[in-house]
Amino acid sequence: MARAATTTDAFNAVAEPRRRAILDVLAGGERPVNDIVRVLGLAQPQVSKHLRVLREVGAVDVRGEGRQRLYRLNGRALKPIHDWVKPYESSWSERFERLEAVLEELKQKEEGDAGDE
Amino acid sequence: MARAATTTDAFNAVAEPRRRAILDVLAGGERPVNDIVRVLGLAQPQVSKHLRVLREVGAVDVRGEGRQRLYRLNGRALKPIHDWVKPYESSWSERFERLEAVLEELKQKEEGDAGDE
DNA sequence: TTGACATATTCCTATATCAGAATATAAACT
DNA sequence: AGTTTATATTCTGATATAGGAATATGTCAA
Repeated sequence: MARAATTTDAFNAVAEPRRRAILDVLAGGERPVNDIVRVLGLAQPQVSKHLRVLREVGAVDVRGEGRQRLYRLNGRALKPIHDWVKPYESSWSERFERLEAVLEELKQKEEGDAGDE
Repeated sequence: MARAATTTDAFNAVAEPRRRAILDVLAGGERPVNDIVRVLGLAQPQVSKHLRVLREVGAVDVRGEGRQRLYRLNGRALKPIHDWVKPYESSWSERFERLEAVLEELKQKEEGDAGDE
């Protein structure tokens, strides 16, 4: 089996840094494809392809306006990522790291106490 | 060019759902490989392979204890993911969605006002 | 040393990219 | 109709999986 398709879910879609960059641009508001091309300095076909992936996972919406296609962020598609990673936030907080240090200390003391082992 | 290696960064490493599951198990505390195998019902070699990827991106640490290898979560490696996705949180909050609705309304009224266009 | 247990690595194969180039589609303008 | 502008799709090639099976490595125990 190969790696899951990038269109499988938001996790796979945003694993590609350029797609994250595109979303970051769209966070500033609705934009036509060529704006993204200019801002990020990428080739137009690649941007279109990345946008397709983002559209397939629901992270962006499109609407036609004349000959332009206006892309708009749909942040809700990123919620599963946020929901998954949020609980880990505590693990790099200073308070948590102090707690870990204390637990480590306790454990070592305990091992020292127990005569056998 | 192919897709970036899973070991490129945390985003790629965590795109695979079983690797997320492994991290979720380790969030409960240090565990030997076979515990993970049992809890998740995966084949042992695959778990070892996933653990290697997680180790390469710094999401887990290992230490040997007898014939076991004890894996431990290193949440700090997930911080870039959290940092990236956090700003999008507002975009699916109720308050934000109400705001968007209001802006949409204003825009339509504006278009209605301008006689030419 | 032999055996049992725990974990890691290698080999294989099907598949899904990703960039780049070329081309296709579509709308607006003349 | 023909041209320009904007965007999407197709084709190609190199590469990186991910799982399964088989095997290797490492450690303790008798």
